[in-house]
Amino acid sequence: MFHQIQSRLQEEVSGHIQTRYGLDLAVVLEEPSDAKFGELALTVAFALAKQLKKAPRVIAQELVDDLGTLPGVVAMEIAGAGYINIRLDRGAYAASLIAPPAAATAAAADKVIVEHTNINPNKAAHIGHLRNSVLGDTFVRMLRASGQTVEVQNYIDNTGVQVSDVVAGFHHLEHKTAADVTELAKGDRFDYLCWDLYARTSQHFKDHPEDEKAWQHEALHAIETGEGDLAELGHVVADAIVLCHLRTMRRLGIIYDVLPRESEILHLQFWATAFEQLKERQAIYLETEGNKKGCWVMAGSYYSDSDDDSKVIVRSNGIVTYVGKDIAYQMWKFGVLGKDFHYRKLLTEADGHEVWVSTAEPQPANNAPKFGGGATVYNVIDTRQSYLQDVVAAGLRALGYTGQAERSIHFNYEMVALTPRTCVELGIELSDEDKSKAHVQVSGRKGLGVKANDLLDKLIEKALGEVESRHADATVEERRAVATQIAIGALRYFMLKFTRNTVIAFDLGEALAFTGETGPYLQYAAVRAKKILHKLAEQGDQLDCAALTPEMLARQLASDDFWHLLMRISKVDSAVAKAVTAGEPSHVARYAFQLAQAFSGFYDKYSVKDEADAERKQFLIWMTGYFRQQLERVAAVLGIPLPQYM
RNA sequence: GCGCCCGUAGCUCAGCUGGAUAGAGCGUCUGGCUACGAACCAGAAGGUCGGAAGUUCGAAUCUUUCCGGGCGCACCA
Repeated sequence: MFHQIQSRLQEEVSGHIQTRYGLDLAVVLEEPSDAKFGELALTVAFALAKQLKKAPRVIAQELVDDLGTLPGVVAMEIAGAGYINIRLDRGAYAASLIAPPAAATAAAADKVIVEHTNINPNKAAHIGHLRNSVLGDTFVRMLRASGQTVEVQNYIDNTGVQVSDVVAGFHHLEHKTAADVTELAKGDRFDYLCWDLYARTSQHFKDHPEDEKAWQHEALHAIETGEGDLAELGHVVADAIVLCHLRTMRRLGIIYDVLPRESEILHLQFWATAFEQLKERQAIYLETEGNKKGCWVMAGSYYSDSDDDSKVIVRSNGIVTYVGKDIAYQMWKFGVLGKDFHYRKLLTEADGHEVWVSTAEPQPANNAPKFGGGATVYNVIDTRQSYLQDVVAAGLRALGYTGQAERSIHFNYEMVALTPRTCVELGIELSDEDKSKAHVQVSGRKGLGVKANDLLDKLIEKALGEVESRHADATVEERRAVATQIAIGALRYFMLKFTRNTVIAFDLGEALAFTGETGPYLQYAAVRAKKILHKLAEQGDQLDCAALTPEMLARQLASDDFWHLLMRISKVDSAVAKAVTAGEPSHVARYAFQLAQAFSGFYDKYSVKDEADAERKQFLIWMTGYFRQQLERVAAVLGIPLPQYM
């Protein structure tokens, strides 16, 4: 509602300036730093002053006089050097919240594709992966809450070196066959087993460098041709680990629509098709001299300022690089490749949501949805891969798909590192150099890191202790369910509270916190609001909707305290919209915390149940219900579940 | 060497396209539970926004430069 008023006023003022002064200015209606200045403020007088060569205050006065009375606005005041502060009609505003005009928000026709998670299927997920998935999933929720149609993709690199290293490890170090590993994969901690094996294999390569190339070549070749026991081993490992990852993410409420796999990109010759287009449009050329002789390369001018750099797309041995495959995949996402995968239903989530996976062979009619063909594509990938993402976008541009290149958005974020203190707590040995650093990088090769499942288990265990101390009477299952919700809330909020370009120095103590700016703080506020409503219902106090007249609301909202609270509560849509524009999920998290803070203050200051004044009591009941409703909405956008009690 | 990011309170971080006295959380110190359950609330202390110069009505925010940190710059993914 606030959002609508803001944009409506923005248009009116902007239109007025257009007709009155003939100037096309970007009018900004900002929210004043201090609530005493009103609800909205205009600073255009400053910008106009420059162009019209008049004092800002004089222009502000002109604007106020000309604009006259605007609907929903009770006052426009000139303040400071030339600010125009706008005060809204409190009663009318509140009334509009109760009966919002039916805004027909037709779902957007254009599809937005968000690709996230993308974990190499060779070991357990760690906290770095968690940041990717939580950011991606929350952004998806934000887009959907804003009425966008979104498709969630989780790309599976099931044919890469990372998988082949684990295959080599099983084969050479463990002497296991595909059949043996199939048995092992039935265990519920197969991803942990592979985590250790991957670290051991990496260590073996360090100690015996001569084995590295040979083993990798052998395994990669087998996987690529799809023949023999090693190829089978690769399938078993990747498929089983993908299911482990899906299970891990499901614990956090993260699910996907489709899993496009690299094996299908290879077998369906996506690359060959893309290669033809790239050659035909001369986006790449065959290098005839220098150290890249025999390679198909893309000129550096496509993706950077310098011309002397070029990027190898096809190696001199004829094998395409990762970037090449990614260009083909990106083309498919936009529907400009001219090819599609076949699909098979992988599984159905508890809520009935179907998850599909790509296949090379045509499937019998299975009603697979139409995937790909997005209008905008967000790739959630950490910032270290910016260079490669630039090359992918450059590939589209070189092919003439300039619009698609512009709508290829690298949703980048900084890495998650560990504080030295946390490494010590986890028993990870550090070099003297690492000990002096602010943070230490997670390394899958070294087996260094915090596994996602371990962290969540630790959080549940800790939450369980808190729940048990407060609700000894509840059943074990119930306490566990509540503790799990608290743990999820804590974890998701922790991953979201930082802006994307902040390196998270992961500290176990901070991540385990349930007080202060945390998910549980938000959950607690929502639980308390619900509790009030329960108590009222018990003693027969109901909200009388007929009592909530604009006049009654205006009387109650004459209190600045109530009015400021109401402003805060009513800005969920505004906060989400702004966060989508900024591409910053942390903004939603911050708003949610502020909303919870507002409620905690309200809770402490006013006693709804014992309010003596009948009208005020009705008003407080309404405020409490509205608080709860908005807390629920914003928690859902953040993917934070709300427990029954805490 | 080139490119990108960061440097704000003791610690961890916000600060929207430059806007009105720079904000949170944690930690520290004072208070507040015969309760709509304190996983909470009220209050206090704590900052030359890395340094310098510039742009302008106005700079934590933009420009330049220096200092200090991180990450990229493969015929790996």
